[in-house]
Amino acid sequence: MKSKGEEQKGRIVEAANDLFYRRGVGRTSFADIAEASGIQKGNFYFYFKTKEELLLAVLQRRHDFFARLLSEWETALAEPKDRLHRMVDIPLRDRDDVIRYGCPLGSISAELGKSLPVSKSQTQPQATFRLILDWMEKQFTALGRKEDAAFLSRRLLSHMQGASLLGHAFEDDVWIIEETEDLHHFIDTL
Amino acid sequence: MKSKGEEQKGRIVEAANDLFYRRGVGRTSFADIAEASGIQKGNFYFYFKTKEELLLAVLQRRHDFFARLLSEWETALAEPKDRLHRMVDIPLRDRDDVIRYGCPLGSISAELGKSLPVSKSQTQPQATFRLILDWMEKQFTALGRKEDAAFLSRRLLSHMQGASLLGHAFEDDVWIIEETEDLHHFIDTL
DNA sequence: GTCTATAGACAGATAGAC
DNA sequence: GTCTATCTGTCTATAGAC
Repeated sequence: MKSKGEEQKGRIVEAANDLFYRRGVGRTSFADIAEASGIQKGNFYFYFKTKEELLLAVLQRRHDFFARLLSEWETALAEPKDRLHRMVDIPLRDRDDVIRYGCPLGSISAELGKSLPVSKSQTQPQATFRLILDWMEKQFTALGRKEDAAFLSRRLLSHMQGASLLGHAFEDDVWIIEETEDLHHFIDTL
Repeated sequence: MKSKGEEQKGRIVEAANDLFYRRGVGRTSFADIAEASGIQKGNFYFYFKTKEELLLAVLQRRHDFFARLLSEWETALAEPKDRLHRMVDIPLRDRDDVIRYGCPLGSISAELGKSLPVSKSQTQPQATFRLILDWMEKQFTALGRKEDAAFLSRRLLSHMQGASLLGHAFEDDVWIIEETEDLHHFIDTL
C-alpha cells in the first residue's frame, strides 16, 4: 500500500519525465510541472530539494524502465536473435514520439552533456546506455560472437541513435524505418 | 574592406558560435557572450533584435562553413571516393571537441528540436544536413549508385551522427575511431 | 500533540529586451 | 545600464490523520 506522499511524489516524477522529454530539462520550470501534475510547486521542496534531485529521479525512472524491459525479454524470448530484433524495433514502435522529440535517452544525454560543472545527473544517461550495451553484448556472446561482442553492440546502438537523431531533425520516419530494416538484416546474417 | 560595424557583428557571432557549441544555446546568456567577445551587451541590440536572430546568424555561419568545405573538396579532390573518405573523417579529425561537446550540427539540432513553437531557427540545422546529404548523393551517383544514392547517404550520415552522440555521451573516442574505420571500409567496397 | 503534507507568498539572482 | 519577467529556492502558517 502506497502512502499518499509516495503517490504524490510519483505524480511529480511522471509529469516531469513527460515535460523533460517533450520540452527539454532546461525549458521546463517548476511552474510547468506544477500545472501538469496539479500539485503546487511550494510542495516540490518537500519531496525534492533541488531541480537536479528531481532530474535524477526522472533519469532513474527511465533506467528502471529499460532494466525491467530487458529482463522481461530474457525470460519471454528464448532466442538471443529474437531479443536483438526486439531491441532494434524500439525506435520503430515509438516512431511518432521519436520523430517529434527524439530518443528519450539520446536527447537528454545530449542536453546534459552541455552543462559545464560535471554533476551526478550527467553520468546517469551513460549508465543506462551501459546497461543496454552490456545486455547486447550478452546476446552476441550467446550467438558465439564473444570476440567482437563489444564492437557489434556499439555498432547497433550508434546506428539506432543516429537514425533517431536524424529522424527527429527532419521529422521524417524514413530514417527510422530504413535503418531498422537494415538492422534486422544485420542480425539475421550473423 | 570591412566596416567597423561588420567586424563587431562578426566578433559577436564568433563568440556566440563558440559558446552555443560548448554550453548549449539555452545556457548561454548575453552576459556570457559580452564577456567572451569584449563587446558590451547593450550594443547587441543594435546588431540583433532578439536572441533568435543571433542564433540564426550562428547557424548560417555553420551552414556557410560546410558549403565552402564541400565545394573546396569538389575542386581539390578528383575522385568521389576520396571526397567521401574526407567527409567521414570529419568527426575523427575533430574528435577532441566531439568527445567534449558533441557534433556541432547534431547537438544543436537536438537542442532546438525541443522548443515547442516552431521557429525559423529550428529548420536551419535541417537545411545544413540537407546540404550534406545532397552532396553525398552526388558523390554516390558519380560512383554509379544513382538508384540507392539517397539510401547510402542516409546510412553514412546516421552512422556519423550516432557515433558522435555516443562518443560524447561516454566521453570515449573509441566510438568515433571504430565507426570511422568502418565507414572507410564501407566506401572502399562500393 | 505530533507527523505528514499542503499552499501560497516571497527573496535573490539572472535572463532577455530595449 | 535599466526594466520587467521569470527562474530556482526558501519560509511559514496550517490542515488533517492518528
